Amino acid sequence: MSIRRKSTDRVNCAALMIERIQKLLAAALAALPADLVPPEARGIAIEVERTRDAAHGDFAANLAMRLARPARQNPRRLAQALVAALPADPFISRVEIAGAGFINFFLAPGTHQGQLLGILAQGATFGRSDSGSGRRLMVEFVSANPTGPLHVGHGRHAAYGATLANIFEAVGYEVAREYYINDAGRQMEILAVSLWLRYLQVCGERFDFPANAYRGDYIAPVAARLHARAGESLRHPAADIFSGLPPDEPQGGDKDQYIDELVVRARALLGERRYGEIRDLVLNDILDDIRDDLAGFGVRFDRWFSERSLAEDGSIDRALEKLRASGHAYVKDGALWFRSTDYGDEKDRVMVRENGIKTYFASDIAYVINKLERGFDHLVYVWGADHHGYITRLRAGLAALGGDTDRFEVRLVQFVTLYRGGEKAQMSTRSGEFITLRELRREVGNDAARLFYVMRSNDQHLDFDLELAKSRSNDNPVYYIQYAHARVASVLRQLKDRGIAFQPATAAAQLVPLKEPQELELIKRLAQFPEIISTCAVQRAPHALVHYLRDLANDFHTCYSAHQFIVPDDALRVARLSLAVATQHVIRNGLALLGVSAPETM
RNA sequence: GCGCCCGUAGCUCAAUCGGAUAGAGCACCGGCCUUCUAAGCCGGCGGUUGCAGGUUCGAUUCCUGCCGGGCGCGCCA
Repeated sequence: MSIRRKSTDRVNCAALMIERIQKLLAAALAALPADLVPPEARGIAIEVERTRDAAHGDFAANLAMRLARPARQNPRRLAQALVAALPADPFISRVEIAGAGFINFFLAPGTHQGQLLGILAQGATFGRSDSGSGRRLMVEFVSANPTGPLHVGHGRHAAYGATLANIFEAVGYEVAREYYINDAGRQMEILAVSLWLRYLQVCGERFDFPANAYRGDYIAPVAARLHARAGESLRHPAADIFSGLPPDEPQGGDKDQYIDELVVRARALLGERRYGEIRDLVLNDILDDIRDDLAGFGVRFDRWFSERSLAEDGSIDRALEKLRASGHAYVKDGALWFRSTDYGDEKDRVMVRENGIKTYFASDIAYVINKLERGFDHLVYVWGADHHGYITRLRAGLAALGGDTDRFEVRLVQFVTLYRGGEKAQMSTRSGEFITLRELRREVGNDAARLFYVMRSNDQHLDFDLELAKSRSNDNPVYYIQYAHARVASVLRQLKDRGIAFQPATAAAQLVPLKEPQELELIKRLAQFPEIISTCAVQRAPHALVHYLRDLANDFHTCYSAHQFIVPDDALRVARLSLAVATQHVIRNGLALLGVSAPETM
């Protein structure tokens, strides 16, 4: 749709209206005499925005105030001159000057009603746009280590990343959702040993469980299955396993050193093949659980990317070699370092440890290069706030390898604190005393969890109140929004029961009866939906969508309480029901982006 | 000590990335169901936006310095 369309065509998008007003103002500015506005002041950017207060009209411009200084004129006088020079426009019914020099534009009455037609015609696609113009974007999120089930913190990452991805898609990006599986490295070895030790306990061996091993309950069933499958074939006497090891932490030793040596011992006793089978058994078991959990949460991924594959196909070695060849890497104390200080990092970073084991940083560099090589125009990483120190070094690695750092973006998600009846519930991955995402979902339901997780800005700590999320009362925003949707469905059912035929309006004339203030407020709110989605995408801020839907539901409930939808007057009934149906479309579309259901009955 | 995030009504949070009289929900007080779902609506109460400066037509927003809270500063991930 172009701004040059005939004036009889409807304009149903605020962006177009803003563009239209900008052109009117540009024409007015050009028409002002030189003694009022000098040539050097004419290049000023013309800003038009939607007003916050209906008393200020529909759109406002601050041009006169911004012009006041360079033109050395009183802003209100400039505003008067601009308004006088403004060309007439059929969509604008009134222009006012207010405040310090704002120029306020009031849309012609029919314009609002006309916007409704667009919503009804577009239905499920209303709100979508193509501003992303098909650029390929990857959102990588959750990527929790597969060393245990997801906890409530991962849940926030999942909800935020999934919603953000949905929003990007809605504004026209081609979005890939990816989960990076840390299936290589030290934590995997520790996990494998943890399973083996649990298996040995099933066999009847007795020993102290290492301080740094994974001791969560979720390993027990895997150990039982391993025993059922392998019998005693993997059993070794505890004496053989633990003899000659350094002391563990409780004995005054180093728990990291202890577990590392235990890993070496396990590999030696079991052999690489059997050791690898044990490791993959527990890895796949946990991964299956994570996949199932996320799928149940309505969070899907296009690809589960294996870190191990980067080592196996030589990507990591290639990246390291490239860094070394270009002088960005050096050897010190037997380790290979990346000179990240050249790129603003506070210190250089190890990529290959003295013992030959590559750090996660090495694979992360290879991974970011891999992403760009796959042709993505932009990369969004969703990380926990505790990883913020990692941003600089990864960007540095990207820069050193010649990658475009403008394509690299990290969004941090702050921590979640659970409250249950005013009491904090804390979590820790190792202790076994944590609340899993699965438990949270079971307790409050997917809808409440998805919405509560993204209700707050991602860079704001989240207080997640389990009791509030569960409550079926008016202080719970989930039900408040869903209820508005269900109420429309209820009206339509009622209509059917009474045998009244209804087709949503297809011509602007049918919507003329909508004149009540509550109706007009609701229409204006509905028309804002595409802008809201666009803003959410630009600012990576899904919480704005939740607030919008809450406000929209409020407008609808207000309208519902003030006026009957099913009225005897045929023309009025069609108009009001069209409004209700449009509301239903927008709520449904909005909730779909959030991954929340839109129930027909409640 | 250095770095990142945050500080807004009694509580939990917004504020269209510099706009007009800083807004919602909860809590509290008072009204509204013989009418499409009261899981709702209407009204009231509630603020020196942590503090002090600066930038300008205009600051919750940007800059500086303090105060307070969270997180991070490893050959851990």
